Amino acid sequence: MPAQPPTSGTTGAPAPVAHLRVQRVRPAYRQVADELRTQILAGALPAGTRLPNEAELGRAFGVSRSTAREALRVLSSQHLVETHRGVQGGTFVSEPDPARVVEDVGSALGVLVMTPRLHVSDLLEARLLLEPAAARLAAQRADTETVEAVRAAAAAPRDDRDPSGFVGHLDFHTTLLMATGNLMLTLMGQPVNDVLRTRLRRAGIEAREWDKVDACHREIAEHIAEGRAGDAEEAMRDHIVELRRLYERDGIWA
Amino acid sequence: MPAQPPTSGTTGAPAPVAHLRVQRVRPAYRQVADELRTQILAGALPAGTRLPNEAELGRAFGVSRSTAREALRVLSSQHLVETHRGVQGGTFVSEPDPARVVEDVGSALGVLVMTPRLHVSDLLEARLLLEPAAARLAAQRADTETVEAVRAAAAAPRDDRDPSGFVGHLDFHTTLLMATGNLMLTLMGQPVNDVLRTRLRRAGIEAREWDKVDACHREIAEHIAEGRAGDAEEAMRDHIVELRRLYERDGIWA
DNA sequence: GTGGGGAAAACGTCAGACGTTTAGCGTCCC
DNA sequence: GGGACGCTAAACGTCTGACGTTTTCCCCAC
Repeated sequence: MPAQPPTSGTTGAPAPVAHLRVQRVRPAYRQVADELRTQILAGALPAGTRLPNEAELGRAFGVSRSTAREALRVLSSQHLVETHRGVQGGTFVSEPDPARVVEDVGSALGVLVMTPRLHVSDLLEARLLLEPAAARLAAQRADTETVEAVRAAAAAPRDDRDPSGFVGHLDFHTTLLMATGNLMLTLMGQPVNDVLRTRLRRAGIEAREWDKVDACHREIAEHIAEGRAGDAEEAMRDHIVELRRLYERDGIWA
Repeated sequence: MPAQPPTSGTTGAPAPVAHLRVQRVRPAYRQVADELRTQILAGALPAGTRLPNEAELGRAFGVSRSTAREALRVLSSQHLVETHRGVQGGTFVSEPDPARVVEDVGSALGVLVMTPRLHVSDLLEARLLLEPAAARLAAQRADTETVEAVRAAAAAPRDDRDPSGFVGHLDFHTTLLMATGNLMLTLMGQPVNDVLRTRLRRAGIEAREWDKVDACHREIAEHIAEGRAGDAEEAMRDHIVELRRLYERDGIWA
């Protein structure tokens, strides 16, 4: 624990000093990154904007190209910019991408789940809160196209092999979250599902149980298709509770 | 497109080739970052581990120090590692930090809110879904210490000035989310609140309205203190609906 | 004992060079 | 005249080596 401030040989009270967050001096690459991020978030650099090349960018900030590059690495790892090579390449401000956000949140959650602070049961509780409500909303708002997507997701064959095809399939729960028309719900729910799925990898669940799951999905899909919001919500709640039982029995969560 | 397999002297159709997502070649700094991330997430490098210094790390991966550094910048901007200077400095695997995650999610949301895909009304709907349930859970689980924290947050003077003090105060809604004992709920709800707060910056809301808000907070706090889960939930729902009205009237959301 | 002054280990930054990728354009051969 | 081939230039990607800066630790003088 080297971060301890020197409480050395003081005689009397060690002087409270409150919060001596000295802020040191932020490294140059961080300052450059922060400045650029601020400009991007403020809208001064709209999506698609091409930044100056690395050498010029460095000159503009009074730093070397390497430093400018490190700043760009930071921004690009946060998906604020992306770089392309070749003539006509360069660094461009990214279009905001919900899928990317879901990914990031999911991986951040993945880290937290390893700690005692965030238990898998917390995720299940959150899911139990979120998805029934999502089912209700989906039932209330379903347009025909969305209904069809949900039905398709519920009917999709359970092929865990062949992970490449099935671009549009995703998962029933994902599809349902999206069917609410509220992106925020997807953003909150999807990472939870992702984490749970990776945790459940190869738990010994038998085909008979999967059939039951599929049946639930189809039932919920029908409720939604018919606009029976209350039934959809309740069915989803039961489904999640059932899933939770499965997780708690077979889930290998350390 | 040099990755094209030599479809050379084929006479007929140009060969569909399906999905030739050649993935190009990921840059070295990305490969290094991905490899390290994988090891960290797999638990092979537990929090607190000190990585080799940049030069050695580069040697270990067969890349130069600059490349290794760029990889570390990526990881550190994702809060997977942090670097310190000086002897005994170096790069260390970070302890997972929920507050950091909340920050990240919040800023990611901030970006998305600028798009038409994610509207502020979506945030409000999500909040209306989340916080009443949180109030219910808090009422069900409240231990005396938590109750006290919630009460304190509700009673806290509304000092928008003096942003430095009040380290423990935060916000009533934040405190309540934490009072559920389910970190996941905080993780989902807090970024929403953050985004809403920044959007509402300096909306012309009068003192009388703030008094009303505070009254609601105190009422909810009391419901929770007394363990009246249903009342807490309902009061919170009313409160959020009321807040939504305020936002919709005064909120300056583009 | 205590305080101060190196010394050493790491990161931070710089400068310059060369490789690699990519798009665009011109040329050459049907 | 048209299309394939190959060259070229702009940017990023990577390497090398050097020097500055920060921070800790330890020894030595007082």
